[in-house]
Amino acid sequence: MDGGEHTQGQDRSAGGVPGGEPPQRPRDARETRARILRAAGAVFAERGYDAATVRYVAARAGVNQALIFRYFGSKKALLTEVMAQDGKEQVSTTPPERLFETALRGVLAEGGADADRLLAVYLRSIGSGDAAPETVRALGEEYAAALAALSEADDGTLRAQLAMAWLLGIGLMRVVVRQEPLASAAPDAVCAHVLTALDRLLPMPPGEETRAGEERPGVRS
Amino acid sequence: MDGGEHTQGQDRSAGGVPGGEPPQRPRDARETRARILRAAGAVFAERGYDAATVRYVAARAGVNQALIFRYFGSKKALLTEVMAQDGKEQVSTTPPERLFETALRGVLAEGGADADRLLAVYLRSIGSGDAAPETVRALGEEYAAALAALSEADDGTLRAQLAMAWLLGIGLMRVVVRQEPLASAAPDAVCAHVLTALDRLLPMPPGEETRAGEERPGVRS
DNA sequence: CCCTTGTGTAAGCACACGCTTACAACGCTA
DNA sequence: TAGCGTTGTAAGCGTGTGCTTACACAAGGG
Repeated sequence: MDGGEHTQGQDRSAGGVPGGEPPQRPRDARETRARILRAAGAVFAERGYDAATVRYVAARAGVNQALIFRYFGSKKALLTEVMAQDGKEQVSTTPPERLFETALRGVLAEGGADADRLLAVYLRSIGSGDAAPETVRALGEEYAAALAALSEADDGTLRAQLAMAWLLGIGLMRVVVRQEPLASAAPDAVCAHVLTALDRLLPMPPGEETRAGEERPGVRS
Repeated sequence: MDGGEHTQGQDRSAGGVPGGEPPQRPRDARETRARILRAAGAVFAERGYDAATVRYVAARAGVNQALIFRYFGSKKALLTEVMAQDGKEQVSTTPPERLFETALRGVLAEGGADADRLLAVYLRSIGSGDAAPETVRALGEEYAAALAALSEADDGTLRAQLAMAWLLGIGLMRVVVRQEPLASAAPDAVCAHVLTALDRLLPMPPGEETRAGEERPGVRS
């Protein structure tokens, strides 16, 4: 986009592509599809929708670029499929009263090739004026709805979305803006502050939530 | 970006470009520069750094594209200049204890061709992996530093950045994700919730801050 | 053996992007 | 009026992008 330097990057076994899995079983359509999906998930999470190029996803998957269009039709459809794949899993598995903290910890844990990958896709794709918001908004609604159910207030959804917004902002600050000291602050410290402030917004049934300053060892991924 | 439909858009008096000011005084370098700067500010605020094209800024300013490069050198430099122009003004003019609420209200007020334009640039440019974060981070640091001065806690900067993060997230949710009901919630309602939650994070000298539910009529821009 | 069908590949199309270049029009001073 | 620097313009360069096309193999059945 800048008309500058760029490594060309051939499709298969290209130079400079990290994590390109070697093509094992030849001519296995299901495996190929799955590999593309895996690679796409990782790349979308790392770069966001706009900056993730189809060519790079293909290279990362060790697959020809055209296959992506054969199997998924378009880049946008790929995104949709990625989000549908591991989508909603965390939301529906973790109990609502732990949802927020779990998501917060997911955002705070870095590296994150894990379950928080979905959230990373969300974070990084938000700026994309093109397709991402539309496709990606559903996830946000899922989270907010689950969170809203916790509060008896009639503006529960608003409160939940405000909490989500904070999550979002913190993730953005850490992951893409990398502003210090937030970027390298200890997850527990951040978590404590946020939870303290938030239990005025999302009052939880007493005893259910984690106390603010309390340590929760080994929750990361 | 999508390889699809697009209106061509000639440089001068092009069709379909909103707000293109007519070229009045011919051959006035200062005016031309100023017009480019104005247009660039608006376009960056509306679309973010990546999505804002030099061609569009030129059309919007009613100016030939090449002039942008003559006067500013590069798109990135244009961004820098835009942020330097009306930059830091709000931060340095408004007193620290009102900074957060003012910024919040700026984010909550929509349309925003006003002073909150700077913040809009920040919001929309964050996803850009290219130049924006680097150039744009300075603004965030400015805000955070001013906010941090309010708190006596040793992690005042962390707290301030968390507050900033919330601002960011709320703006993103409203402006780009447009998630309901947050997107069309009343500024006062949002403000009340946020301020209530936040005075656990950023304890202000008593009497200085605005009480949470209190109405503050006519603060918008 | 060919022919079909499913899978993978190389090359390219159309176009938008940031940026550059060659040149025309203006306004000033000599 | 000629010369000259300043301001504006049209055209295009190189590259990256999403997506398409024409083709090469492998397998399996007639």
